[in-house]
Amino acid sequence: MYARVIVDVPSKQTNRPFDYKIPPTLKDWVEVGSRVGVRFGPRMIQGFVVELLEQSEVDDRKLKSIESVLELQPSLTEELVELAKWMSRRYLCNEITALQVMLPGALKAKYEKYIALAEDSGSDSLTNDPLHAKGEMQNEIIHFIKKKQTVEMNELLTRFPNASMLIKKLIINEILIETQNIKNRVSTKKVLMVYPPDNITMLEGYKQELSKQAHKQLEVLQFFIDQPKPIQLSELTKRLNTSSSSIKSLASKQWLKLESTEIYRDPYQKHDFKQSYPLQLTEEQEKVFQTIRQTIHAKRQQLFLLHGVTGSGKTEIYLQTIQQCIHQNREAIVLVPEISLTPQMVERFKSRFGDLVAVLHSRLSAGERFDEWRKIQQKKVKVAIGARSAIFAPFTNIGLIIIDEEHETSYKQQDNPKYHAVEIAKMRSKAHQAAVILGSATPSLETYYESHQSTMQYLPMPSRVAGRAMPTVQVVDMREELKEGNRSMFSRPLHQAIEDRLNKKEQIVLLLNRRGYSTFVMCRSCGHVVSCPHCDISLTYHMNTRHLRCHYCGYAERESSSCPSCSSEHIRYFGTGTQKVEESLTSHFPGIRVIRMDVDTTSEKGSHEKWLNQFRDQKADVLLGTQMVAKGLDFPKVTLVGVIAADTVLNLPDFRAAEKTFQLLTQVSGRAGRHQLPGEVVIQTYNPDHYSVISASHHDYTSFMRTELQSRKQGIYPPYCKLILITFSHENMNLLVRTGESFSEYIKRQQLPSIIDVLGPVASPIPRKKDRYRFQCLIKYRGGWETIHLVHKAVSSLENTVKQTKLQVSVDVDPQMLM
DNA sequence: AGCACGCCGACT
DNA sequence: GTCGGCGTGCTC
Repeated sequence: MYARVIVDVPSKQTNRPFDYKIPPTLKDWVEVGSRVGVRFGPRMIQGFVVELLEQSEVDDRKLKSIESVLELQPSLTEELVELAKWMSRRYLCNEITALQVMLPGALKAKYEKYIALAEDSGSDSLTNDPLHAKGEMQNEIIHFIKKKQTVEMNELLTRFPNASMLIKKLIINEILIETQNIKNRVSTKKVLMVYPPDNITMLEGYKQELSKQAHKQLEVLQFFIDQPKPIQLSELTKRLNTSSSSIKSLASKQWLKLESTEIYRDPYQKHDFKQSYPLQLTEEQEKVFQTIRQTIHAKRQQLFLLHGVTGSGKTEIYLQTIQQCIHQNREAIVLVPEISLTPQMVERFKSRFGDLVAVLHSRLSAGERFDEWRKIQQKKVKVAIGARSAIFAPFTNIGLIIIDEEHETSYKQQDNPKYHAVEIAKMRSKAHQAAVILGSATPSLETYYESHQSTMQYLPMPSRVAGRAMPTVQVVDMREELKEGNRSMFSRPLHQAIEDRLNKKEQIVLLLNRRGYSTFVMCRSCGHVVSCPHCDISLTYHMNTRHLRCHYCGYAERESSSCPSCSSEHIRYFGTGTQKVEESLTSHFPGIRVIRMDVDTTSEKGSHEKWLNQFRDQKADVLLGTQMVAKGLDFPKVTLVGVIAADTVLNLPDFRAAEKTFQLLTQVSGRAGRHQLPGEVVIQTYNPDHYSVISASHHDYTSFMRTELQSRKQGIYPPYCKLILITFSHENMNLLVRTGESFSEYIKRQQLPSIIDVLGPVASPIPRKKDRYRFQCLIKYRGGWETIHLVHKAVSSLENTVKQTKLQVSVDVDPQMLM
């Protein structure tokens, strides 16, 4: 038997299967989806079995054997292996990259090289010439290794930085031996468990046999008489306040069993989830629920767009449809944007389905995530809830895939493979005959369009549960405010509203889409703007650290009191960041308690949760933050939502700017008045007449869509065409432009009927990042594989340039952002 | 991606 | 003459 293996070498030349023999001893273990260790050239690396063969086309003498199988159970299913192959063609990435993204990071192999002394090399091979520098070095190295038995190659090289050639030679001369192994980053966790005897009644007898002084042992036996269940050793000693020695002595008498057992690291171990039960559905919900229920029961592949306004009870629909799925003994995947994967959200699922839920998100440690993933793989759970990559949960019998906040850009992965979770969901639902629910209060234009053009079923839920009113929205023209002499960042209506809530002891959410203190620093004498030396972007001032920071590459420099260009002292900070708003709040409203949430305050593990809990417990009056406060939060006391500047998104150089603005405004407005108290929203803007702002203020999705669709049709943008964005980057601008031109020419020359337009090359919206200039081409086409294949060919034709000049080419199929 | 092989310039 | 630079090509 033979196996085709995709090896862990992400490059163009190795992006194909390699055949290996399956040794008889491994025959029963090697399956499609197995992770295996193989020799590849001189190295030992890992790979994935993608096919089993009776006969290989490669000459048998050239074939090596699989060395080892890394897991008892294949890491991937056949379905996922097929999907990876499809992804590599669709998103133009290496197949190995697609395979890797399906697994938790813990299973990414870490390769370690170890150096040891050859057994027969003894000290006689040492040079006896102490004056000879090389001999001296060699002696030192050999002594060093001798002391440690084996040394990691990296450690050796750090210890002897100039000796790499020498070490190489010693290996060739067989004085040193080099071994390489594939190591998992994380292993399964094992703990000692204490088991009562199979026959519990024996315990009473043992009690009599115990010597009178053995109080602790007696207690332990009594413990198991009371509750004859296995328990962790550490837990037992803690509960009975005893040492492990008493338990060990009981174990040595064979009265109790002590065994090492694999356990799951459970990040939610300490939480107690109260069991919750299905809520009574409203008439509107019931109708939607029944439609989806029927599909699940019919085991039919079907897409749904669940368009429910904020507060219409989408989550309850999710929970009850999942319940249907579980009844059928099928599995469900729930995707939630990373930032709304809050403890609140997790709790709703855990309290309904208890231990049947695995949660996957980036805040877990590698070990925790691995264990959650393993629960899925080993069929211990029925529901996987997580961010984007949870779409690859290795279930084998999926009945339902739910994608909440379907319009979120975070469902598109920014680096390779640049997949979109919604598209993957469609592929998987086809393979499993599963239902897909795309849920949103503000569906993306593409999805909305699709629901009217294709077999996707449109399920509207236009009213809030319990008849709660939508919040009232007031749009404030900031130009008018300025005219009337209000130079503060709070308009009079917002100022008044904040004051009002403070008096009433109600809570406020403020949204500002920009972190830091100010957006740019400019000299008023010469107009010099302080910008990043590595990227073409102005630096942002961060008050707390008194630094200017680049939000693209992380570069930071100290603040300065004079202009670096003309030395004038008239240097000023412009624009508004979250830090500045916080400062301004405290000075306008003395005694106000503010929680600021942005990347700067939530980078620490668990801090996100901490801040939200504090806000929920009303330890603060205001929650001020970037996008992350717009999503999914649900606090009963919040009655005012303020948007400091609606224009920040609107002014982005992207054809989706209006859509994103509408979505953000609608989402954040939904945070107000979700419970008994009525909500109010104040939107401050310099573009009060823009249709995205007006439609959002009227909660009028349909009219926004109509206008926006019209404008997309006119400019020919999605959904009226498909896009591929190709970005080139290099330190040398000349080379960049030349390559871009020739690429664009290559595409145009083919005159494919499916290509509508080839734009560019032009400088990217971020023209330089980390010292590399960036140019991009945008291809508008009618869909289908033809254009993707052509782009693939065109990129391949640049391969030589790429290799010789380190030019970087990135291809983004269906880009979500043109940056 | 690594790593070996192989072909040229600066040194013992 | 040889050491060591990095261009070229291969990995089942």
